[in-house]
Order: sequence, then C-alpha cells, then structure tokens
Amino acid sequence: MDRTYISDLGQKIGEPVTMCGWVDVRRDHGKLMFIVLRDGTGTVQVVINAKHASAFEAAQPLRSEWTVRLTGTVKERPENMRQDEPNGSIEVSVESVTVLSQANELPFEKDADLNLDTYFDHLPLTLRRARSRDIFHVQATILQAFRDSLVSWGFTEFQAPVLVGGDAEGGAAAFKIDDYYGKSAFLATSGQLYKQIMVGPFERAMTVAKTFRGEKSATTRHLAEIVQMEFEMGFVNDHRDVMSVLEDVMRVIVGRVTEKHADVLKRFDVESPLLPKNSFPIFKLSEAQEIIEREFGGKAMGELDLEPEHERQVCEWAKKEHGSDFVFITHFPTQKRAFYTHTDPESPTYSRSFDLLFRGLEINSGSQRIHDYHELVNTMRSRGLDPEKFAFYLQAFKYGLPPHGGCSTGLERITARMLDLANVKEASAFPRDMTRVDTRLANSEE
RNA sequence: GCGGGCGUAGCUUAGCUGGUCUAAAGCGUUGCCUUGUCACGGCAAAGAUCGCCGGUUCAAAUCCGGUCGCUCGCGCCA
Repeated sequence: MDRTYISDLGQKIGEPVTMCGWVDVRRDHGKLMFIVLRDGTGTVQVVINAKHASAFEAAQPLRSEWTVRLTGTVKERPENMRQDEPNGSIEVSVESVTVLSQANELPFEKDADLNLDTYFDHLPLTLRRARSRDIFHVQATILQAFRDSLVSWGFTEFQAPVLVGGDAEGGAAAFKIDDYYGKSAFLATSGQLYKQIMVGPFERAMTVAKTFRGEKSATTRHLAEIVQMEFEMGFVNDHRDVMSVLEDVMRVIVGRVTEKHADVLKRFDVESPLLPKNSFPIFKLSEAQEIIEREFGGKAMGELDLEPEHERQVCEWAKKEHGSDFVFITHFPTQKRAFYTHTDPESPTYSRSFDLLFRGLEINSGSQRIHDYHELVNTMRSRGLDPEKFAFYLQAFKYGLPPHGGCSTGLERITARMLDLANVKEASAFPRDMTRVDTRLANSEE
C-alpha cells in the first residue's frame, strides 16, 4: 500500500496522498468537517468538504479513535489559519474515507485530566494520550542513549535471566515462584550476579534487565516490576572509574533527550537537567549529612543512609551551589551495602560504593566489587550467607575475575525525574504494584 | 506495617458549620442547527440518591462507627 506518514506530509504539498491513522478530534461544522488524524508519527488536520459527497457521507459517523484510511491532497493552509505546531501550516483535503475499525464511545475525553487510578484502569486507551506518548517516547530515547553511550565505551550487551535460583542479594524482597516444575525459584531482584559473571567473557558488560521487587511498599517511588539499566566493567582502580563512565552515560542521556524532545520538556513544563561544567558533585555520605544539618537543620549525621527528605535536600543544595541536577554520594557504611561491595581500605567500615541522586531521588546505585574469591567467601560467611548457595556465581571468581565495578540505573525513576512525574508508576507503561497487575488484583484471603 | 487525605452523573470536580439537595457545573454522550474550525460554536435532552453497611437525628451527600477502594507521607527498598 502506498501510504504517507503524517510526519512526511510537509514534503508532499500539492500531491495526492493516502494516510492511515486514528481520529483524534472531530469538529463538525455541518457542511464542512475537520478531523485531526493521528498516526505513529504525528497529527495533521484534514478537511472533509460536502462537495466530495461520498467522502463526506462516509465521514459522518466517525468518532474519536476510529481507525481510517483517508485519501486526499496536501494543501497549504490559508495564511490566516496557520497554527504554530507541527503540520500547522498544512492540511489535507480529503476525497475518500475508508473506515478500518470503529471504536466504542470513550469512557472519558481522551486527553482530559484523569485520576491515576482511572488512567491505569484504561491503559490500552490511555496510553494513546499525548502525555503518555510523550513519556514513553522520552523513555525510549533514554534507553537508546544508555545503550549507545555504553557501546561507544566498549560494552557488550547481554541478556540477564529473570528466573533465578535464590534470593541472590538479600536485602531486596524477592517474589517466590512456588511451582517451578514442582520446585521453587525466584524472580530476579537485579542482574547483579550475572553481570559480574559476564565481566569474564566481555570485560565490559551491560544489560537492560527486568527485575522484581516484592517490598510491601506504597510510595510514589516504588514499582514491583522495574527495568534496570546495568553495567559492569573490569580492571577498575576503584568505584570512581565506574562513576566517571556513569556520568558520561548520564550526559549522553540528557543531551539526547534535550535535543530530541525539547517539545516534550516544554509541554511538561520542565527544564533540561542542569549539568555542571566540570564533573558531577561528589560527597561522601558523612559530608552530605553535614551539609544537610548545616543548611537545612534536622538530624542526619550518623545515619546509615539518606532519608528521602535528605536526598531532596542534598539535591536542592547541589543545584544551587554547583549548578547540577545530579549528585554522587559515596562511602556508604559497608554494613548497609550488599555482600559483594568492596570496602574502602583506608577506612573499612565504609565501602567503595555510591548512589547517584537526580533531582531529589536515587536513580542509580553502584560500587567497586570484591573480586578475590577468598575474601568474597569470607564476607558471605561473616554475613550469615551460605557460600554453597552461591556456588554457581562463585565459579566466576574461582577462575579469575579482575578488580571490577558497576552500577544499576532505574529506568522508570530516571524517566520520572526527567519529566517531573509525581509518581514513578506513570513512567511504567504497565505498572505493577501491590494491588495491580494490569487490573486490580482480587482480594484473596490467606 | 504505621499515619494523613479522599470516595458525589461516563470523566473531572463543587456542595459537606445537617433541612428549599426531589444534588450543581464543566467535559463527554444523544438529537437538531452550523462551509474554516483547531479544547469550534449554538439550542435541546438523557445521565448520579451522593462507595458500601450500620448509627445519631423530626431531618444526612453533609455528623459518628465499621468496611471496601484509591491516594499521599513514613518504614522497607532501587
């Protein structure tokens, strides 16, 4: 079929075209009808005049979200009727209308304000909203930029498994699969152990991993199913080597989103993220806590981690003082970090670990890892973990793994902060939480 | 798990110091009109008994208790 995409219409002025798409808006003037047609590439106004009798007749029943094939001629709009928007100075005069499918009456006006709950109940429809399309176009760009930048750094992408044999990391709560061929297994809480293993074959390995977090958490930050953009690199001196690659990745992501989606940022009324001229500000946890107490009052010193409110405060301060929407916090207490985290030899109660905060929220967590087999086994034992249960993973170390480190970025979280979404769930096309997997979960008494 | 808020037409809300609320508005829907709109416009109509259960009261959408659901914050976590 010879079909023209809506985004290409500007090059076809005066030419006959066939377009396919959805009825976005219908404005009926009696003997003249305007329809905003939407396809995967954009929107355009089409005009259906009564003098094209058969097209005019066929257009009468059209309503929002009906899909159609329209044939007509691309025209420049009269001078005084141009709009300042894509395709705002052209329109298509339609001569033939074919209905491909009808749509039920919509439960609400497509782009009207909705409560989150109503929005989630109707995702197959509400994902078509301009706002949702914007969010997920930006998210696709973030993901692509992550991949592109790491490929340029020599990373190789691999597929981390979702089904895993144990609650690998401890810490995060794993979902248990009770009937895995009559035995049990878990859904991965991270690709961590696998990307460390993949340092063996690739030295620099990355993965975009579906992971699952079973915390009984009802906040605007939590999702039960998330996408983690992870990488792991061999032959590092310490965690700072990881941080510098991560910073570069973030700069590429911000640059790409800003360049490609300036219109979206404008519609969401957000600024492009602030990037400092030099490197991202870096504070040890203890330094950050001092800043919090000094600048905002309150109690932070001695805590093992930053509270959500403290994360917001550090970010506010870093933006003001360093012109950066990103802040690294390093040297978390070793006891607060996963077993594979490398301690800081200079002060072993602290670790060579870091979090990256972006606009008040932790979006990434990483560290240098322990690479020595014996040290790793001893650390596991000291934490009450049974090395036997990690025998599969430990093979990587038995057969020689270099000093290495890596990190993991939450795709939904970075998307949400990029567009200032009130709730991360809006940054997941199909969010899963304690009460919803597509539809609301039935109440099952246990 | 703890604490706060909310639950009124298809959607989004107003009303909630109890009584002309036999519940209001905008959007959407339906009908009629409309050849230049762009959240088109005009006229008309249909549409909720106020989440559910119970209580207080002469009288409850409005007060109280319970329950279900949603939402926000904390905890936990990325």
